[in-house]
Amino acid sequence: MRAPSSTITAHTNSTCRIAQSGIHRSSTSLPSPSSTKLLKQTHATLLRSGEIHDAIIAGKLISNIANSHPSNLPYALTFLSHPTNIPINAFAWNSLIRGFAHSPFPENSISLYRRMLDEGFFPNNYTYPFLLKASSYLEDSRVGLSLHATIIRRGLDGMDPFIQTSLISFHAVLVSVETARQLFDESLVRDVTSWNALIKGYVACGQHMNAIYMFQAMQDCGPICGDEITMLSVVSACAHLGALEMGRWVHSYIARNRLVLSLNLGTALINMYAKCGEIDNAKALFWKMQEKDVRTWSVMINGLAIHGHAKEALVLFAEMQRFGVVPDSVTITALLIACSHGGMVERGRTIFSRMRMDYDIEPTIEHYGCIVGLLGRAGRLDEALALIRRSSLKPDIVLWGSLLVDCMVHKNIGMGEIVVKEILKLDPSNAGAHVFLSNMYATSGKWDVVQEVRNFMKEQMIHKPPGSSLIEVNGVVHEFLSGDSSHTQFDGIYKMLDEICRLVSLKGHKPLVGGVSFDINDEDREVCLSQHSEKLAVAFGLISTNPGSVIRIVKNLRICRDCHAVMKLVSEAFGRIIIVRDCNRFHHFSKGSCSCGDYW
DNA sequence: TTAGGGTTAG
Repeated sequence: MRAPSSTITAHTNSTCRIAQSGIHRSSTSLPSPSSTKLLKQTHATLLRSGEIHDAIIAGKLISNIANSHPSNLPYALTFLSHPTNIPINAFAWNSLIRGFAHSPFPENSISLYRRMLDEGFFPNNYTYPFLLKASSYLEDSRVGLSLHATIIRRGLDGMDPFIQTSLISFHAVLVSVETARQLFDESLVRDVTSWNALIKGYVACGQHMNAIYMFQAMQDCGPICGDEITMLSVVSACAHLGALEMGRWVHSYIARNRLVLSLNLGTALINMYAKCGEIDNAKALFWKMQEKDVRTWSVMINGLAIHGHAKEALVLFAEMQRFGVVPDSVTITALLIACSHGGMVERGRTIFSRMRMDYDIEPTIEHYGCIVGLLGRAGRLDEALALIRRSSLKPDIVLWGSLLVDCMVHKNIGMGEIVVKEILKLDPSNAGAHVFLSNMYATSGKWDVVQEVRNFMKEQMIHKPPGSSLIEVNGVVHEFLSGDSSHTQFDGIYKMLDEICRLVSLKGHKPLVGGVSFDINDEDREVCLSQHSEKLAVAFGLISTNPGSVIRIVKNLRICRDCHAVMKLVSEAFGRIIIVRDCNRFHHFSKGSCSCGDYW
């Protein structure tokens, strides 16, 4: 029987199928045999038959070995130093470079490329995409930039769509998305893959709005329809922005264009609905999915966790295990987040302390972050600090920063000082640490030291990152910064803000100035507080959406106590549901209360 | 005979 392909397979009777079946070298290929034993049998057969001296057949064998499994790469490399006269051509070199690019040792792709040049072979248009991918995996922009220079020198830039897309992808992720955009604009062929590389680049560097603009531009530019990969990036951008209307539109685009709702895309959509505050939609889609992998379950558990549905998250985790799905590091993170927001301190501690034993998962800095957050939020700061000290992992700035916030919330000045020292060791110009110091000295009346800290910050140009809130109205995402007056509807927003202040004051609300930055007097503090970005966003939401509709806001920092109290009162006074996603979790404000139960 | 684009987490 004639085999449908010329992929090299071995038979136990030591007869090579290629030879036996008279298959031509140019036939199309079957999936590669992954079994090392089979590959070795084929190798032996080809040696016996002498066909190994055919460069094309030898190349196929090397390619199959190099791309079967990373553990076979040393075996594939032996062909470069084989004592018998096995011919090696550019195809074989490319196959080896490709194999290493996708392995845990991408640096070997680069050394192979150098060796290829040293041995007098010419890289071709297949070689560079593999090398650029290796340099992306290596996260070493110098390697990729040097390759880019070579590509230009050899006149290959702009000539080959594969090289061009590889360059766009490399620049977008490792150098600058602006350069990637320039390369994209200059490219002669723009297909769905090059659009995808750029859109993904915008997502990777956090420019989610630009990712969506590029997707819209892709629609406007012609007949190219987004595919599953496009949608993964676009849906992820919507999730980051909390842009529900756009996310819904993208979901319908997927259906309209009959794109398969794959496991990955379904998972991305569940995440999008959860991150946009639509946890019920996320759940509905989750249970509708025929196939679910560990990511699907993790995304759903995390969604429940950030909405404060801690018990449901733990129940779902148990369900996941009943389905035989093995949890990974991200699943455990989601569980710890659930415990943290649900105030389930002991449960969280138990999961954390047993994760190695129960699930064979080594705690990472992310897990420590969760557990420190869990303890810190519950006011158990000493335990949190002791845990960090006991850890064999080096605490990073995020971990210390999280503890510092809890020191401020729980007014533990002594520990705050310790934490600040640790932060300044890692980042001498950390804004949060300096602000803490200044506030701390101000509280104890040491104004001369306060002035020193302020001067230092001015000299060093250290600024706190501004609070920012996003709100989507009629499919357009509007961003507000604290004290922002740049919006076109500035007058209306500030009038509504005054009205909010008047109404909440009638309800007996007193501005909670504790969390406000220094450098301003008390009256200004109140003004500053009233212009926090989420308040501007809610004022804009109130004047630009229909009465009774839900207002959704995404904030980049943790919501402050004053804004939290005001949101509760606004939800009651204006009869609105207000959903705020801060950097940690969701707050659903309705009829004067919040879903977090004032624990966040 | 090989090739470019991929969703989740403190």
